[in-house]
Amino acid sequence: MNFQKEIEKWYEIHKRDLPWRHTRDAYVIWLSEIILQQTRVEQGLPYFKRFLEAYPSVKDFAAADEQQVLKLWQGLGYYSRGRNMLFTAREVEKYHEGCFPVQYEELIKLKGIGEYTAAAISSFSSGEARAVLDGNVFRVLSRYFGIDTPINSSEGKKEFTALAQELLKGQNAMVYNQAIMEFGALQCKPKSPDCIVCPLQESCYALRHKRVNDLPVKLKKLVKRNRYFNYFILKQGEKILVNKRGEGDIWQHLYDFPLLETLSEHELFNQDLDQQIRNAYGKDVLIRSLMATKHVLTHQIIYVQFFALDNYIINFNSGADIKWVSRAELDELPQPKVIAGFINAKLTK
DNA sequence: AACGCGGGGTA
DNA sequence: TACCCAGCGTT
Repeated sequence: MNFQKEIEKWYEIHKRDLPWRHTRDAYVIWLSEIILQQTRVEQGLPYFKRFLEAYPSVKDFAAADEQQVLKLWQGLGYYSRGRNMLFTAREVEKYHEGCFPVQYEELIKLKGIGEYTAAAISSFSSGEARAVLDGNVFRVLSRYFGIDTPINSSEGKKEFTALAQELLKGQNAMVYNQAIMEFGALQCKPKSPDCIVCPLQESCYALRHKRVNDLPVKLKKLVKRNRYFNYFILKQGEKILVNKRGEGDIWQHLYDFPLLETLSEHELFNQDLDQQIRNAYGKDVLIRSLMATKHVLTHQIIYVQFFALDNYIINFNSGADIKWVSRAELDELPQPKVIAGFINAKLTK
């Protein structure tokens, strides 16, 4: 039996029962695929269900507003996915009469849909013969065929794309694409895969050459940047001051609080910063520490401190990005995880 | 081609 | 701690 048939056979036995595997509706598949970008199935599943319930059709999605979409997306990360989905839903309403495209060449034009997602949606909804190439497929092919070209180089991308497309020939794209990804996720796992029970153990290059832990090859490590966020909680009666985050940084269009970013953790106790606070909020402002925490992202580590400011004078222009909201309104705003955590822990309902 | 973008699971 | 996850958009 060849590679593809072994994979499909394994899949029929071990596949998980996932809701998006029971439909060929391109809209529903699109929803699942965007949510699952860089996201584990177990993490994305509850979000998929909530989104499908909130927006049963692309028409419903197109009618949503950004704040509502981001609130539903809260906690899932990579928030541009949610914003791009809204944009694309509206495009589909406008230019495809609400009928979600199923062809690769149409899908690839849409915002938030790249080569992987276009291949996934087209093959799962219409059976188009486009090979999916995601982290799972890279790993399986790299190990089984012993390819050590870095998967994140342009050469590697070309090489693996060609191989994946070649392997798809003569297969049922709808089944085979699902199968090889599921095989990568459950059997050919990144760490300590169970090669002892793998149906491909005899023909797998990496296993025969003891290279399972070396493949796939990936170029360079990510350098994490340290950042220090000092948030200020300002209250006026029932109202609290919030800030809508702008372009060019993390958490675009989500809400946090007035922020002073510093270059080191203890800078807050430096005179300069103390002076900055007093300049911004008034000379006699009282600063009370409320909470300190470390928030780890893929590309940065953020040391976050929250302070209550008492006796402050509002001394800054309240631009469109800053506003006073009630506690009930606050709960409706989309927030980064660390902000939601603080509100939950330290602000009374 | 390189970089920025979240949050969580695993060993 | 280090790596990875049904990647994509921007520069």
